[in-house]
Amino acid sequence: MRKGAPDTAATIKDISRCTGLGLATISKYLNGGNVRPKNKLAIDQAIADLHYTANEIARGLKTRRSRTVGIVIPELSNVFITTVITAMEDVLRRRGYAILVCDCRMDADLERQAVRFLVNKGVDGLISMPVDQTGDHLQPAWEKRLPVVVIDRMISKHADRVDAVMVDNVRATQSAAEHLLSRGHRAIGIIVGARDIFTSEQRLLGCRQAMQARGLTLPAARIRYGGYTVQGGYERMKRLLAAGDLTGVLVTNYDMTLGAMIAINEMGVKMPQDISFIGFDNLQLSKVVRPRLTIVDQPVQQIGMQAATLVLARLEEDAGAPARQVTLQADLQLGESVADIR
Amino acid sequence: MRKGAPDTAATIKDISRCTGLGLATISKYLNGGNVRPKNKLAIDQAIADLHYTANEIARGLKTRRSRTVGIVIPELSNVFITTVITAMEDVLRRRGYAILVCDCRMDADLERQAVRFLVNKGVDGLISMPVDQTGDHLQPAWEKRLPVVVIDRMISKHADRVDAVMVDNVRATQSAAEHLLSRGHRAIGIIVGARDIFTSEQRLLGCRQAMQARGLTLPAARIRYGGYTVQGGYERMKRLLAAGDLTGVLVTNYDMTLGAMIAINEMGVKMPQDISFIGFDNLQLSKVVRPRLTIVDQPVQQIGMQAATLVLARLEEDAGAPARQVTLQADLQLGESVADIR
DNA sequence: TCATTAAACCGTAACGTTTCGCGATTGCGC
DNA sequence: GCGCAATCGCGAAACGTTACGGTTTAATGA
Repeated sequence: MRKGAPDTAATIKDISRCTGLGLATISKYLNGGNVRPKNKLAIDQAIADLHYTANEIARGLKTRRSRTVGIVIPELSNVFITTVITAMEDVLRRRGYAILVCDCRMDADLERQAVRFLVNKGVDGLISMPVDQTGDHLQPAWEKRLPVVVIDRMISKHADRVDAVMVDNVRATQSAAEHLLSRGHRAIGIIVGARDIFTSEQRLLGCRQAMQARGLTLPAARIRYGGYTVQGGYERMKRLLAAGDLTGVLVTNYDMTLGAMIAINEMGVKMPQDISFIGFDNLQLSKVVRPRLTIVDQPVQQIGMQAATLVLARLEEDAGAPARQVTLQADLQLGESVADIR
Repeated sequence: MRKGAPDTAATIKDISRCTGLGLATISKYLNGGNVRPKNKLAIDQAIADLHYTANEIARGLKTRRSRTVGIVIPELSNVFITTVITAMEDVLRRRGYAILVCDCRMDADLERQAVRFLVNKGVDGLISMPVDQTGDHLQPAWEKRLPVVVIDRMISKHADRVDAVMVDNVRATQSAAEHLLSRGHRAIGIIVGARDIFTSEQRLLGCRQAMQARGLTLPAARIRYGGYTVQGGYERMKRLLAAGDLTGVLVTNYDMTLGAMIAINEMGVKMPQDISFIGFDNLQLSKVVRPRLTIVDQPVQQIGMQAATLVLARLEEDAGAPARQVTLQADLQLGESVADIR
């Protein structure tokens, strides 16, 4: 029993005809302007009668804004990233912005295309977790003077042109490593993501610094690159365990943490008796595992919220402000996966 | 060293002025029409010189299409869903469509809002993995005669109005259960997601049918609802194991599979000697775990690609065709987590 | 009651594109 | 070189909205 919906949606013009008021008045009212009480009533009435909703596209043409933010990420199937996106979406949607998501599959070419694509689609701003860490892929956005926020990884060129939300990865792994050290561990291994990735290098650096502070070094054999995958974490952990000389290990993302734990279980190595373990991300997992995992907990939601807030600020407030950079601290969540061997 | 980019982007009008041709000609050429070779050259030249790109918003206003597809999902932080989305995005972007993603956090009210929001944003079509399984939330899309594709879960009302991509969940769990039965298992437990969710009920049904076919029943005590979470899978598995009378168990999504495996490891139960196990989704995990897991492998990429293809077909071809429904078969991937106890 | 003033209102011109129908051009065959 | 179809090109009118500036209305105070 559908109402005889007209084939074409009601426009502001219909409202005008229906209320006898001028276009401009309706428009002004719709945008928060004042009209006489009885006209307000009439307009509201007409809107209800005609099921009017503003045509965002037409509005966009006139105002040159689409109320849309583009998001470019290296891959979608990754809890860290999706949690960040969910938090961003939450903030943005509340303010009337939709998100256009592009997964560039960790490919710098696709990333460049994605940015171009989104800019063509008319997004008002861009949030990028960059694969191309020079930042060159953002060129099209700059040409159109669109605000850009980069998250998680800093870009090397033009860093002054973007707002940024980072995690203090150096400090994060530093305190994780220091935690192991303070419990008497000296033979420590680390599994990081990939060479040349900003966060990986930072995490490695933090670990190194903690050890250097105590006059220790981190030999190359104890640094493994797991490529951010479960598989990678699994294999690298096996190798590290095979060497048989470690008392502690630090694994620096969620997927690899998962893989490493599987390797540990499988080899019958007891945690924390035989090996002490610090993982990364995903509180949920660590709650479920026994012994409860000690993990570096990145403020994932915060990253998303901050990024969204920064882009909104550019969009609706101080478009011309100097670049802002927010650095968030990760939190070392103590579990029972680290033994005190002093 | 930036070129003196004009403050406002080049329009078709600039091309017109620059080539001396009329607006209509440029537009036609841009949309694949024929123009005289020398004009073609001139236009291409001008486009290059002025860095012209069509304003999709203005185009959208005129053509009433935004080349944009809305996607509404219950949650983003879920490998199944993100893999589906990635596949959809791949197909859609290739054809010039961007995706607007809304996560409704498994909340029917938010879902309703999300649909309305996206329809207001002017999406050309909608892909929904419904929380509200009546399908009522899709009303706004219908009012605007937008094509809708539902995935993974069927809606109960108006099912003839939507295209659909489903997995044959009955058959999937049926053959998984049958696999256990054929290896001599009789005491089988199952962990499903939640009551009233279409796929959960289908999966339960499949398991039941397999047992009934052999004159067995599935007692309520061996059916557990894990709420799709790692935590849930972990707890429910512990309970099932505590009863101590099972020889086989079937866990029906990825997160719960992960949780269940952690529970098994932790309780020192040997797999498959003490318990046979069939998990769900995520080939990657199963490859990494020893013994290799036997799992039900849903054609996740296929779901995404098919959904995208269906919506594209409506959009660019046979808008008025009768509703299509695609059912895909899951695949039982044999590992070594099921013991033959005959 | 009337001037004064502030608030409300409105007509019109954009925004950048597509579309329509008709007039202009082209190239072909003779 | 001519005539005739095709083909190509063009002007103008949309699409639904907002923005500008001027005009009307209502409210106030003497």
